[in-house]
Amino acid sequence: MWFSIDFHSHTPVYKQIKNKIKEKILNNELKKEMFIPSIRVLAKELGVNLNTVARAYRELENENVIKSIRGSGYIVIGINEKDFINNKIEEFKKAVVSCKSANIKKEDLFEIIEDLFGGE
Amino acid sequence: MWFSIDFHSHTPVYKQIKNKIKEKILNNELKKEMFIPSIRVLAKELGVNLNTVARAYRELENENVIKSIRGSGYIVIGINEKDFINNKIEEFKKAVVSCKSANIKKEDLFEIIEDLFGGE
Amino acid sequence: MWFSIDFHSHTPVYKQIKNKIKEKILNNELKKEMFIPSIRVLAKELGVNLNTVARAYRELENENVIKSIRGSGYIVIGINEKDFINNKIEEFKKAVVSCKSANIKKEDLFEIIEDLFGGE
Amino acid sequence: MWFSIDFHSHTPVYKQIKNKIKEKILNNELKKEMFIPSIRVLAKELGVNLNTVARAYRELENENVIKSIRGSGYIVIGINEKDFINNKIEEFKKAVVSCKSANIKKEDLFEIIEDLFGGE
DNA sequence: GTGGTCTAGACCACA
DNA sequence: GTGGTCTAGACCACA
Repeated sequence: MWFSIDFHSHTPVYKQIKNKIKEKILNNELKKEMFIPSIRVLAKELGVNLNTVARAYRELENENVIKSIRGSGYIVIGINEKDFINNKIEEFKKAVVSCKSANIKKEDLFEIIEDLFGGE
Repeated sequence: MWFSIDFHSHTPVYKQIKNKIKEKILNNELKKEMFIPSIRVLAKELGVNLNTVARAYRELENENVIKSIRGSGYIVIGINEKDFINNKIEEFKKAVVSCKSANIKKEDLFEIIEDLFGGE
Repeated sequence: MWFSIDFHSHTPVYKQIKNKIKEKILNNELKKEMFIPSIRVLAKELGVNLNTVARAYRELENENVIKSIRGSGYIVIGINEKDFINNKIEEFKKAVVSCKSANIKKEDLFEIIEDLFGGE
Repeated sequence: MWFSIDFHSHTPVYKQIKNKIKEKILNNELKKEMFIPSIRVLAKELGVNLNTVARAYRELENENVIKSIRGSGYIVIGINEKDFINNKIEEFKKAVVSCKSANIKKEDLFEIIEDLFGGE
């Protein structure tokens, strides 16, 4: 399975799909010019409706991240790394602020990061 | 203003309300036995519907965080600090993992935390 | 304490009050011509608002169960035993039907009744 | 009609709905994995607002009795039979005590039960 | 004024 | 069509 959807998350499924694909591009799992899975294939794999994947792809196309090739599928164009990373950073900041207002100490957060980045 | 709602967030308004109140209890802004704003008052202050606040309060009551006093309002009971903090930690972990898969370096995350906890 | 109120019941408080008084009349705890507690006294005793007791008494007066004596209080007139008992029976039937649809056996119900009427 | 609501009861409609569904599960009218009527369908059938059914279903989900399947509906998980039956028994006891304090004889209660369980 | 429940109706995400 | 959330507004019981 390529990646999975958190159906209990408040983040809409189509946004989760967009996000995962952007991550894969950033990580070079998906390189420029590569084909991504067809709408039907991905929908089946994720257990999700066609329209949901279609919407994700449509928006990714509008953002110039992927491009549809008539009759063949979608290929990767590339992403605006800065924007994408800035979004992640913003989300991260929210999480930090939220922890701070719950009186969690920064040392604890440091430790968690070390753990998750572990072995590096 | 007691706190504010992010109407663009995917997190439902009633959940944001539940969260903010739990934070205030954790931070001792709201102490045991204290009255919290009435449903109507908070709804007006937040620019939110009465039912939305009512739902938040009802769920907080089911979780034994607050208690309704007939005809008077709601008073604070207390929160399960561990559960609440664990939830925050889980959210934080997700944000970290998400940053990691976007190739953000842990040093950058450390810096952000230092900034946000700044002056301490 | 004369009797008590179940504040978590869905039955309105004023109806609980009416009921309890009728029961006491039926059981001869309250006999004809006797004074019942004043509105203020009962309200205080039950931890309930004046208006609530007042409403109960007002309705009991309309049903000719009690009668207000100017400046003195309320005295018992009597109750229509049949109506009152029929109401109880109806409630009991509902409880039985409800148990039946939960697959509880009649023998269990018999046993519970024996227990509650115990020592007789 | 699947079941009906007593609009004159003091028991809130959403609680009546929760109860009826639990009963149906207990009686195997609703078996595990089966779909229950959609919120909209049940609301229409009962002549009740959508939100009322939604609340009942939401609470049943929190109690792990049913589970929502994205875009498809709700399926039955199961109920804690003991808790449910104990609740019924408690209600029954209240009804018995209430009859007792109205001087109704236990023999009368026995007869009523026999009648209602009749033909068995 | 305070909580509790309900309605009618709307809009979103998803199938 | 299905669930999820929210609004505006109403009425009840209670203080």
